[in-house]
Amino acid sequence: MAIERRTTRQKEAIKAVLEEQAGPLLPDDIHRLAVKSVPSLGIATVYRSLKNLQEEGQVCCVEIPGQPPRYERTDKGHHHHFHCRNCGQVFDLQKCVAGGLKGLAPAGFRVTDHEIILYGFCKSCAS
Amino acid sequence: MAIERRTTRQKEAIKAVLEEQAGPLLPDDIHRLAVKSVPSLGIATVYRSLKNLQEEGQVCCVEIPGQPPRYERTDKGHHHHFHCRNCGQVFDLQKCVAGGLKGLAPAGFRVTDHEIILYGFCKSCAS
DNA sequence: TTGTTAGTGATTGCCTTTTATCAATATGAT
DNA sequence: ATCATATTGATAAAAGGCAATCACTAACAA
Repeated sequence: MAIERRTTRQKEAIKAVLEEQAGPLLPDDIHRLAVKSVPSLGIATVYRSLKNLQEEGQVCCVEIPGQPPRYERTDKGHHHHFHCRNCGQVFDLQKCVAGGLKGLAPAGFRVTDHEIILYGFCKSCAS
Repeated sequence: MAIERRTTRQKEAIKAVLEEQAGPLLPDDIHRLAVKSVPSLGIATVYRSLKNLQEEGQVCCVEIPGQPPRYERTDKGHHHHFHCRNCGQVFDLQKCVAGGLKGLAPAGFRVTDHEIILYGFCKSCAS
């Protein structure tokens, strides 16, 4: 049988942070934000909760090249990301150009998946 | 004055490997291949040479999310990559859909750069 | 309320990639 | 050929991110 899952203030705080946030967050960001609700929250619990939430399919991992993994809710549908070169924050993009990707791969290659990342300066940092 | 640069068998072997190879390589791959020319070659020298070649602009770093950096020549022009989920190898793509990316970013954002990565199975692994 | 046990927090340890160290070697100007 | 020193190779060890540990706490079924 599966292990019993208990509801804790820690998990709720972590889920709440992920719920409110627009883009993917670093474990450290999540910790910094969730500590406001549960001051005793440890970083290990953040990692454990993220692992559980991933297994449950509620959260997924977003990787920007050269950066540690970030996490976001899975209920946002297919989308890509924008990485600000100044503040380092990652933002969600609304649209996807997947259609335009047809024919990019050489003959004989089977494409199952794709990733698009835009880099530049976010609204705050561009001005 | 800048430090004097000497030509060595090691550097030549590393450059030769990068020259011949189609896609970006891991430091370890480069080492494994270059050792054929210079059996005594150490991995530290590979890292040092890659760092120098990067500074000189001859080589650049290619990062696939969740993977250690790979390196390739800079003289191949703008292109993107395909990562085989089976063999793990990274291949160059010939075209780019940069045009289609216009309008992906929210208003106020300034896009300077982009990255497209296709995932799937390469020719060998697809069959 | 009580007991069982999942969850927590602090810390240590681990793993992988990369850099620092340093004595020995090899390049290239003279 | 000689010399100054850039470069090398082996090794140790940093750095970063994450998992394991373990005693303590707290959720929740009875």
